[in-house]
Amino acid sequence: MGRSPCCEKEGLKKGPWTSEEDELLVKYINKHGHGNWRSLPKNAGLLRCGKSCRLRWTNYLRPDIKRGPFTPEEEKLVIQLHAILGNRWAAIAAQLPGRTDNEIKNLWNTHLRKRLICMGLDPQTHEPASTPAGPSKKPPASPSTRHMTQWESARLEAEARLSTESLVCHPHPARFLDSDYFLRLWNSEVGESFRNFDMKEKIVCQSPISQASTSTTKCASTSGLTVDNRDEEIKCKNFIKTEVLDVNTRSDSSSSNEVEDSSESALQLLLDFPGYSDMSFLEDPVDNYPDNESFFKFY
DNA sequence: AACGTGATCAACCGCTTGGTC
DNA sequence: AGACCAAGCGGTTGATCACGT
Repeated sequence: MGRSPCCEKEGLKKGPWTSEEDELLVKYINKHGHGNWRSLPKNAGLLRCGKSCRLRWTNYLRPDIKRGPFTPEEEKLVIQLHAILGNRWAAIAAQLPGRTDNEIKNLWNTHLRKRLICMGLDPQTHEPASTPAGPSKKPPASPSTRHMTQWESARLEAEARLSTESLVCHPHPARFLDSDYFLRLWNSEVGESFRNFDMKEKIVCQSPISQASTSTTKCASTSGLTVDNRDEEIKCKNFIKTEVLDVNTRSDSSSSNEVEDSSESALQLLLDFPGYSDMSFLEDPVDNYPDNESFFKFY
Protein backbone atom coordinates (compact mmCIF):
# COMPACT_ATOMS: atom_id res chain seq x y z
CA MET A 1 0.00 0.00 0.00
CA GLY A 2 1.61 3.20 -1.13
CA ARG A 3 1.64 6.40 0.80
CA SER A 4 -1.11 8.81 -0.09
CA PRO A 5 0.09 12.06 -1.64
CA CYS A 6 0.39 14.90 0.82
CA CYS A 7 -1.58 17.28 -1.39
CA GLU A 8 -4.42 14.94 -2.34
CA LYS A 9 -7.00 17.32 -0.93
CA GLU A 10 -8.68 19.19 -3.70
CA GLY A 11 -8.58 22.95 -3.62
CA LEU A 12 -5.02 23.16 -2.40
CA LYS A 13 -2.94 25.62 -4.32
CA LYS A 14 0.25 24.63 -6.11
CA GLY A 15 2.89 26.57 -7.99
CA PRO A 16 4.68 29.81 -7.21
CA TRP A 17 3.94 31.56 -3.97
CA THR A 18 2.41 35.03 -3.96
CA SER A 19 3.69 37.78 -1.68
CA GLU A 20 0.40 37.61 0.26
CA GLU A 21 0.94 33.91 0.95
CA ASP A 22 4.51 34.60 2.00
CA GLU A 23 3.34 37.26 4.37
CA LEU A 24 0.73 34.97 5.93
CA LEU A 25 3.29 32.22 6.43
CA VAL A 26 5.96 34.50 7.90
CA LYS A 27 3.49 36.18 10.22
CA TYR A 28 2.16 32.89 11.45
CA ILE A 29 5.57 31.30 12.05
CA ASN A 30 6.94 34.41 13.72
CA LYS A 31 4.00 34.37 16.09
CA HIS A 32 3.50 30.66 16.75
CA GLY A 33 6.51 28.85 15.37
CA HIS A 34 5.91 26.27 12.67
CA GLY A 35 4.81 23.51 15.04
CA ASN A 36 3.13 20.77 13.06
CA TRP A 37 3.58 21.50 9.38
CA ARG A 38 0.53 19.54 8.35
CA SER A 39 -1.79 21.63 10.47
CA LEU A 40 0.03 24.90 9.85
CA PRO A 41 -1.62 25.91 6.55
CA LYS A 42 -5.09 25.57 8.01
CA ASN A 43 -4.16 27.55 11.12
CA ALA A 44 -2.37 30.20 9.07
CA GLY A 45 -5.19 30.50 6.57
CA LEU A 46 -3.21 29.19 3.65
CA LEU A 47 -4.55 26.99 0.85
CA ARG A 48 -1.33 25.01 0.67
CA CYS A 49 -0.18 21.64 1.91
CA GLY A 50 2.14 21.50 4.89
CA LYS A 51 4.98 20.24 2.80
CA SER A 52 4.75 23.19 0.46
CA CYS A 53 4.77 25.55 3.46
CA ARG A 54 7.78 23.85 4.97
CA LEU A 55 9.70 24.07 1.70
CA ARG A 56 8.79 27.69 1.16
CA TRP A 57 9.93 28.52 4.68
CA THR A 58 13.16 26.51 4.70
CA ASN A 59 14.23 27.43 1.18
CA TYR A 60 13.12 31.01 0.92
CA LEU A 61 11.47 32.77 3.83
CA ARG A 62 13.65 31.77 6.78
CA PRO A 63 15.25 34.94 8.17
CA ASP A 64 18.75 33.46 8.29
CA ILE A 65 18.87 32.72 4.58
CA LYS A 66 21.73 34.35 2.79
CA ARG A 67 20.58 35.47 -0.62
CA GLY A 68 22.68 36.45 -3.60
CA PRO A 69 25.36 34.77 -5.64
CA PHE A 70 27.81 32.30 -4.17
CA THR A 71 31.26 33.65 -3.44
CA PRO A 72 34.31 31.83 -4.85
CA GLU A 73 35.04 30.70 -1.27
CA GLU A 74 31.61 29.15 -0.97
CA GLU A 75 31.97 27.47 -4.35
CA LYS A 76 35.33 26.12 -3.29
CA LEU A 77 33.81 24.73 -0.12
CA VAL A 78 30.96 23.12 -2.02
CA ILE A 79 33.40 21.34 -4.33
CA GLN A 80 35.54 20.19 -1.44
CA LEU A 81 32.54 18.94 0.48
CA HIS A 82 31.06 17.27 -2.55
CA ALA A 83 34.28 15.34 -3.05
CA ILE A 84 33.91 14.07 0.51
CA LEU A 85 30.17 13.75 0.93
CA GLY A 86 28.85 13.23 -2.58
CA ASN A 87 25.30 14.37 -3.35
CA ARG A 88 24.41 14.82 0.30
CA TRP A 89 23.18 18.35 -0.20
CA ALA A 90 21.79 18.79 3.28
CA ALA A 91 25.10 17.76 4.82
CA ILE A 92 26.94 20.16 2.53
CA ALA A 93 24.47 22.95 3.30
CA ALA A 94 25.07 22.44 7.00
CA GLN A 95 28.63 23.66 6.45
CA LEU A 96 27.53 26.80 4.61
CA PRO A 97 25.57 29.03 6.96
CA GLY A 98 22.61 30.70 5.30
CA ARG A 99 22.62 28.44 2.27
CA THR A 100 19.97 25.82 1.66
CA ASP A 101 20.40 22.32 0.30
CA ASN A 102 18.22 23.28 -2.65
CA GLU A 103 20.38 26.26 -3.46
CA ILE A 104 23.55 24.20 -3.27
CA LYS A 105 22.05 21.45 -5.37
CA ASN A 106 21.11 24.02 -8.00
CA LEU A 107 24.56 25.58 -7.88
CA TRP A 108 26.11 22.18 -8.37
CA ASN A 109 23.83 21.12 -11.22
CA THR A 110 24.00 24.40 -13.09
CA HIS A 111 27.58 25.54 -12.54
CA LEU A 112 30.03 23.37 -10.71
CA ARG A 113 29.14 20.05 -12.30
CA LYS A 114 29.54 21.51 -15.77
CA ARG A 115 32.79 23.12 -14.80
CA LEU A 116 34.21 19.77 -13.73
CA ILE A 117 32.91 18.09 -16.88
CA CYS A 118 34.51 20.79 -19.03
CA MET A 119 37.79 19.94 -17.39
CA GLY A 120 37.36 16.28 -18.23
CA LEU A 121 36.48 15.22 -14.71
CA ASP A 122 33.73 12.97 -13.55
CA PRO A 123 31.57 15.21 -11.36
CA GLN A 124 30.56 12.28 -9.18
CA THR A 125 33.97 10.86 -8.43
CA HIS A 126 36.04 13.99 -9.08
CA GLU A 127 38.35 11.77 -11.06
CA PRO A 128 39.26 12.13 -14.71
CA ALA A 129 36.41 10.82 -16.83
CA SER A 130 36.97 7.28 -18.12
CA THR A 131 38.65 7.06 -21.49
CA PRO A 132 37.28 5.13 -24.47
CA ALA A 133 40.09 2.64 -23.84
CA GLY A 134 37.51 0.46 -22.13
CA PRO A 135 36.51 -0.54 -18.65
CA SER A 136 38.80 -3.53 -18.48
CA LYS A 137 41.84 -1.35 -18.44
CA LYS A 138 42.34 -0.18 -14.89
CA PRO A 139 43.19 3.52 -14.93
CA PRO A 140 46.21 4.56 -12.92
CA ALA A 141 45.42 6.07 -9.55
CA SER A 142 44.87 9.72 -10.29
CA PRO A 143 46.31 12.53 -8.20
CA SER A 144 42.77 13.41 -7.16
CA THR A 145 42.03 9.88 -6.00
CA ARG A 146 45.21 9.71 -4.08
CA HIS A 147 44.42 13.01 -2.55
CA MET A 148 40.96 11.85 -1.56
CA THR A 149 42.46 8.87 0.18
CA GLN A 150 44.86 11.09 2.01
CA TRP A 151 42.03 13.29 3.21
CA GLU A 152 39.97 10.41 4.34
CA SER A 153 42.90 8.79 6.03
CA ALA A 154 43.60 12.07 7.74
CA ARG A 155 40.00 12.32 8.77
CA LEU A 156 39.98 8.83 10.16
CA GLU A 157 43.13 9.52 12.08
CA ALA A 158 41.75 12.79 13.38
CA GLU A 159 38.53 11.14 14.49
CA ALA A 160 40.42 8.40 16.24
CA ARG A 161 42.74 10.87 17.90
CA LEU A 162 39.91 13.16 18.98
CA SER A 163 37.93 10.28 20.33
CA THR A 164 40.90 9.08 22.35
CA GLU A 165 41.43 12.57 23.72
CA SER A 166 37.78 12.93 24.51
CA LEU A 167 37.80 9.60 26.34
CA VAL A 168 40.64 10.74 28.53
CA CYS A 169 39.17 14.15 29.24
CA HIS A 170 35.44 13.44 29.43
CA PRO A 171 34.68 9.87 30.34
CA HIS A 172 30.93 10.28 30.80
CA PRO A 173 28.64 7.63 29.29
CA ALA A 174 26.95 9.58 26.50
CA ARG A 175 30.29 10.70 25.16
CA PHE A 176 31.78 7.28 25.67
CA LEU A 177 29.32 5.71 23.26
CA ASP A 178 30.29 7.93 20.36
CA SER A 179 33.97 7.92 21.16
CA ASP A 180 33.89 4.19 21.51
CA TYR A 181 32.48 3.99 18.05
CA PHE A 182 35.62 5.54 16.60
CA LEU A 183 37.86 3.43 18.77
CA ARG A 184 36.15 0.31 17.52
CA LEU A 185 36.52 1.63 14.00
CA TRP A 186 40.17 2.33 14.63
CA ASN A 187 40.66 -1.22 15.87
CA SER A 188 38.70 -2.74 13.00
CA GLU A 189 39.92 -4.16 9.72
CA VAL A 190 39.60 -0.71 8.20
CA GLY A 191 41.72 0.85 10.90
CA GLU A 192 44.23 -1.91 10.31
CA SER A 193 44.42 -1.12 6.57
CA PHE A 194 44.83 2.50 7.43
CA ARG A 195 47.61 1.86 9.90
CA ASN A 196 49.42 -0.18 7.29
CA PHE A 197 50.00 3.05 5.42
CA ASP A 198 53.09 4.72 6.73
CA MET A 199 51.73 7.96 8.12
CA LYS A 200 55.12 9.58 8.25
CA GLU A 201 55.49 9.02 4.55
CA LYS A 202 51.95 10.21 4.00
CA ILE A 203 52.78 13.46 5.64
CA VAL A 204 55.66 13.89 3.22
CA CYS A 205 53.04 13.56 0.52
CA GLN A 206 51.03 16.43 1.90
CA SER A 207 53.26 18.76 0.03
CA PRO A 208 52.21 22.01 -1.56
CA ILE A 209 50.45 21.85 -4.89
CA SER A 210 53.49 23.02 -6.75
CA GLN A 211 55.05 19.66 -5.99
CA ALA A 212 51.97 17.66 -6.82
CA SER A 213 53.16 16.17 -10.06
CA THR A 214 56.32 14.76 -8.56
CA SER A 215 55.18 14.07 -5.03
CA THR A 216 52.19 12.03 -6.04
CA THR A 217 54.44 9.45 -7.62
CA LYS A 218 56.41 9.37 -4.44
CA CYS A 219 53.19 9.15 -2.49
CA ALA A 220 51.99 6.17 -4.39
CA SER A 221 55.15 4.25 -3.89
CA THR A 222 56.00 5.17 -0.33
CA SER A 223 52.60 5.24 1.31
CA GLY A 224 51.39 1.94 -0.06
CA LEU A 225 48.78 3.64 -2.21
CA THR A 226 49.77 1.80 -5.32
CA VAL A 227 47.39 0.58 -7.95
CA ASP A 228 47.56 -2.87 -6.32
CA ASN A 229 46.23 -1.41 -3.13
CA ARG A 230 43.28 0.28 -4.75
CA ASP A 231 40.84 -2.30 -3.47
CA GLU A 232 41.92 -1.62 0.08
CA GLU A 233 41.78 2.06 -0.63
CA ILE A 234 38.26 1.85 -2.02
CA LYS A 235 37.13 -0.36 0.85
CA CYS A 236 38.50 2.12 3.31
CA LYS A 237 36.97 5.04 1.44
CA ASN A 238 33.52 3.50 1.25
CA PHE A 239 33.56 2.49 4.85
CA ILE A 240 34.50 5.94 5.95
CA LYS A 241 31.85 7.47 3.74
CA THR A 242 29.08 5.24 4.97
CA GLU A 243 30.09 4.77 8.56
CA VAL A 244 32.25 7.62 9.78
CA LEU A 245 30.54 10.46 7.96
CA ASP A 246 27.14 9.17 8.98
CA VAL A 247 27.94 9.40 12.65
CA ASN A 248 26.99 13.05 12.76
CA THR A 249 23.52 12.32 11.55
CA ARG A 250 23.14 9.30 13.78
CA SER A 251 24.20 11.13 16.91
CA ASP A 252 21.29 12.52 18.81
CA SER A 253 21.32 16.25 19.19
CA SER A 254 21.15 16.27 22.98
CA SER A 255 24.42 14.48 23.50
CA SER A 256 26.35 15.24 20.39
CA ASN A 257 27.54 18.79 20.75
CA GLU A 258 31.09 17.90 21.62
CA VAL A 259 31.15 15.01 19.21
CA GLU A 260 29.91 17.36 16.54
CA ASP A 261 32.72 19.73 17.43
CA SER A 262 35.14 16.88 16.97
CA SER A 263 33.71 16.03 13.61
CA GLU A 264 33.82 19.64 12.60
CA SER A 265 37.44 19.79 13.67
CA ALA A 266 38.15 16.76 11.57
CA LEU A 267 36.30 18.29 8.65
CA GLN A 268 38.25 21.47 9.07
CA LEU A 269 41.41 19.43 9.11
CA LEU A 270 40.39 17.95 5.80
CA LEU A 271 39.49 21.27 4.30
CA ASP A 272 42.79 22.67 5.42
CA PHE A 273 44.56 19.78 3.82
CA PRO A 274 47.47 21.07 1.74
CA GLY A 275 46.73 20.64 -1.92
CA TYR A 276 43.08 21.51 -1.73
CA SER A 277 43.68 25.10 -0.96
CA ASP A 278 44.43 26.43 -4.39
CA MET A 279 41.05 26.76 -6.02
CA SER A 280 42.01 29.72 -8.12
CA PHE A 281 40.63 27.97 -11.17
CA LEU A 282 37.20 28.83 -9.80
CA GLU A 283 37.73 32.42 -10.64
CA ASP A 284 38.53 31.64 -14.24
CA PRO A 285 35.75 31.24 -16.74
CA VAL A 286 35.39 27.74 -18.10
CA ASP A 287 36.70 28.77 -21.49
CA ASN A 288 40.02 29.60 -19.98
CA TYR A 289 40.93 26.01 -19.32
CA PRO A 290 43.23 24.88 -22.07
CA ASP A 291 43.67 21.43 -20.52
CA ASN A 292 43.52 19.56 -17.27
CA GLU A 293 46.81 20.87 -16.06
CA SER A 294 45.39 23.80 -14.15
CA PHE A 295 42.91 21.56 -12.47
CA PHE A 296 45.43 18.96 -11.39
CA LYS A 297 47.56 21.79 -10.16
CA PHE A 298 44.84 22.59 -7.69
CA TYR A 299 44.34 18.99 -6.69
C1' DA B 1 10.75 43.09 -32.87
C1' DA B 2 10.10 38.21 -32.90
C1' DC B 3 11.58 33.89 -32.17
C1' DG B 4 14.48 30.03 -30.47
C1' DT B 5 17.48 28.18 -27.15
C1' DG B 6 19.83 27.53 -23.01
C1' DA B 7 20.38 28.74 -18.11
C1' DT B 8 18.47 29.38 -13.73
C1' DC B 9 16.00 28.34 -9.65
C1' DA B 10 11.65 27.75 -7.01
C1' DA B 11 8.67 24.21 -6.30
C1' DC B 12 7.07 19.58 -6.58
C1' DC B 13 7.29 14.45 -6.20
C1' DG B 14 8.21 10.40 -4.11
C1' DC B 15 11.28 7.74 -1.35
C1' DT B 16 13.61 7.24 3.17
C1' DT B 17 14.19 7.90 7.95
C1' DG B 18 13.02 8.27 12.63
C1' DG B 19 9.65 8.59 16.25
C1' DT B 20 5.45 7.02 18.46
C1' DC B 21 1.92 3.95 19.64
C1' DA C 1 7.45 -6.21 15.90
C1' DG C 2 5.21 -3.62 12.86
C1' DA C 3 1.97 -0.06 11.35
C1' DC C 4 1.43 4.63 10.93
C1' DC C 5 2.76 9.38 10.55
C1' DA C 6 5.62 13.63 10.17
C1' DA C 7 9.59 15.41 8.51
C1' DG C 8 13.76 15.24 5.80
C1' DC C 9 16.06 14.55 1.65
C1' DG C 10 17.54 14.20 -3.24
C1' DG C 11 15.99 14.02 -8.00
C1' DT C 12 13.23 16.20 -11.34
C1' DT C 13 10.21 19.53 -13.49
C1' DG C 14 8.60 23.65 -15.43
C1' DA C 15 8.12 28.70 -15.45
C1' DT C 16 10.79 32.53 -16.22
C1' DC C 17 14.63 35.10 -17.73
C1' DA C 18 18.66 36.28 -20.63
C1' DC C 19 20.86 36.16 -24.68
C1' DG C 20 21.81 35.25 -29.51
C1' DT C 21 20.14 35.17 -34.26
